Amino acid sequence: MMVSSLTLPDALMTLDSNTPAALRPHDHDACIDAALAAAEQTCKEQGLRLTPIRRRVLELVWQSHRPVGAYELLEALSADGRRAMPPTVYRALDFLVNAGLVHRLATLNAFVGCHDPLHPHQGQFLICGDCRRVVEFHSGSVNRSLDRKARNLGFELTEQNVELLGRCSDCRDAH
Amino acid sequence: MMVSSLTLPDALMTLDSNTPAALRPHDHDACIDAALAAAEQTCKEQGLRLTPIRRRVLELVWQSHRPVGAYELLEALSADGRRAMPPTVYRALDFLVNAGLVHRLATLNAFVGCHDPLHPHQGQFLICGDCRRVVEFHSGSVNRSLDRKARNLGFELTEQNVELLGRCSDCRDAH
DNA sequence: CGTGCATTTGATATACTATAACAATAAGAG
DNA sequence: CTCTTATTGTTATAGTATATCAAATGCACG
Repeated sequence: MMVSSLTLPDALMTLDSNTPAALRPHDHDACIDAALAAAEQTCKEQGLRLTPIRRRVLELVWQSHRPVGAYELLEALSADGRRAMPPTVYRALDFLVNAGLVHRLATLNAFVGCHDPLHPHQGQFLICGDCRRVVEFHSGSVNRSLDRKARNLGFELTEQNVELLGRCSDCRDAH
Repeated sequence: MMVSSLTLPDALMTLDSNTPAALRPHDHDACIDAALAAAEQTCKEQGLRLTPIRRRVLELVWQSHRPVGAYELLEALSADGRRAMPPTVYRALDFLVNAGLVHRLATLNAFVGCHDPLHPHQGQFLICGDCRRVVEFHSGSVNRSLDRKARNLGFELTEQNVELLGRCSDCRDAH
């Protein structure tokens, strides 16, 4: 499936370079391919098994840069021909989340593909309340501030979940 | 209900001053009273109605510094004698959250009392994975880092949800 | 190439979290 | 007091997630 904006390269020229990849017109098939290739690699390296179901769920999660719910994935799996039940998709998601290939957005009860599965990290996300697209980011200064604050309050950190809701530039421009 | 640690003031001497109030032995009745008083005040100031159900739910949320689930609150309300149904407690919680008196922790599907309802703010929380106690904090440097990052990525922020999972000093000391 | 063990998947049932919709009641304005 | 609005009661259902046990598959080892 070719993204139509690719036929309009002029549109790209008006975007400033800070616009996150997920919000730019792009060849999304390449996104999916890259994500699957990275998944194959990390799984091979860590001795994890990217079975057909898991691979398919990952592919489905990557169909867009929007978070997708477990039951949406379930429907998509059923459309494939498998008559999948909830535990099937939740197990695949558990695997993918633990393998660092997918993130769960707690505020939305939904899942997005991880941008950078090759480097372990924790979740920081911007979510557009209008178009629902999600941008994952990693801020050293946010991490340092959070670590310092936690240490001051006597906490050892094990996980972080930072979800910011707002409006992306596209949606703001569109009023 | 008197907190037994109050009879052991020596214990207080060993705690460093950075220990959050929620983790220190303290007269928790005073906590509840203060929370309810602050709630009365904000509601009066903003023309909101702190009805008996809402007040009772707030009181129940404040029974501890641990997050409490909606259905736990429901049971507690039923124990009071009212035979409450889910919408009752969810409506009360919606009201309290919107009034800034209670925060919802998305990662736990649970609710905690807000420390500082008199000053509007957004949620930043440390959650101890062992004892489940929650410490709310509010870091200017975290906020600045998040704002800057969001702006760089073209986002206008409307809400933030920062939940850090870890282990508090008490639980670490207890191995 | 079996055999045995561990991992994964299938299938059923159920738990947990949250809201829609409409009726009944209570509170506040005039 | 009466009108209007906000709140609560009630029933039903939607949406999210897991427990449990059985069947199938993958894989290491002899």
